[in-house]
Amino acid sequence: MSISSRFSVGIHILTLIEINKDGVSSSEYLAGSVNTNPAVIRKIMGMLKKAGLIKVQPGIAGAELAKDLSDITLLDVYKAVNVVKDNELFSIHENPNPDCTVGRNIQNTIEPLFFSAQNAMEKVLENVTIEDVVKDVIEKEIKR
Amino acid sequence: MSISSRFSVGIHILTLIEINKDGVSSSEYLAGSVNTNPAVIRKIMGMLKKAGLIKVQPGIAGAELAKDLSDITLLDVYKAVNVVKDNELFSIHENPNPDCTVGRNIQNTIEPLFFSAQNAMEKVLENVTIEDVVKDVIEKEIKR
DNA sequence: TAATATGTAACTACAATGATTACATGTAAT
DNA sequence: ATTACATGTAATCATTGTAGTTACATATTA
Repeated sequence: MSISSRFSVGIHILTLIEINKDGVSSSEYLAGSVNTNPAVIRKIMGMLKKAGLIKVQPGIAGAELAKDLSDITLLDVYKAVNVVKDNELFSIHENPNPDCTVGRNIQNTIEPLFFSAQNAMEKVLENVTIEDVVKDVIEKEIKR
Repeated sequence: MSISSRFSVGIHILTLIEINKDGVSSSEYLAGSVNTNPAVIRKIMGMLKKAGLIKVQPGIAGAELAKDLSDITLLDVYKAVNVVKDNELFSIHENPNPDCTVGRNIQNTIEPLFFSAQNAMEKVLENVTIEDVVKDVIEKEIKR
């Protein structure tokens, strides 16, 4: 199991749109940097657009950020690209035996534990913005 | 994407072995409570055994906990049943374009962020033991 | 040796991922 | 208006993981 790379690609796209803000970030251009097919990029762009993170228009080349850099968290991207359904990072087996003490209580016991673990993870994502990512990419670039 | 229910089934198994400690927890018995096939249970039992969490022997019916209740954390179970590879909860797209500023730095920027998010989640699992789960199941049972 | 349990391998159905192709739709320049 | 080009989206495919099922070898005990 692994969370889809749509998430990391989404971060890549937003970061590149910012760094290339004086140029035109078409799906083909972005695909060239991510190194995948433009249709894959367009699909993810569609999700980012739906979530209000970028502005794109049919027929017009290029995408722009729809919000301030510092106002887009990794959690926003994570939710936008739909890699994990709400509160379903962990799946719990269904239909345990109601005639057994453990069977009839285990789901209610486990569920809040899983929620809080998932929540701790998402809180970390919420505390990082695309601005942080852009700055780090630039910093790493300078140190080369 | 969702983390395999092997994890929740593993917790169920350990909890039931404890609560049924005066009885015999065979794979068939456990399967009856989880409500799945005994072979599925045996496969997971094999993983729990390999991780040193339970004792099972071929030919001998029943499983026992190999460690103290309070000494088995949910993180132990999570690692035992192999639902997420080490530091690979999030997958990062491979082969971004090295001729692009973002392409050649994004992986190194994203990786530590993903690690810390995954780590925050695992820390929560580390702070819950099977003893906590057993107690909660019993408590919920009493309140019925 | 008969009965029973664990350990495994093989096979199936199903779902998600990521890539690819194709094409409809929308925009702008000539 | 027609051409050129970009986005939006559907269909298809190979690959992988999950969960269940069957079957059987191996091990233990009565």
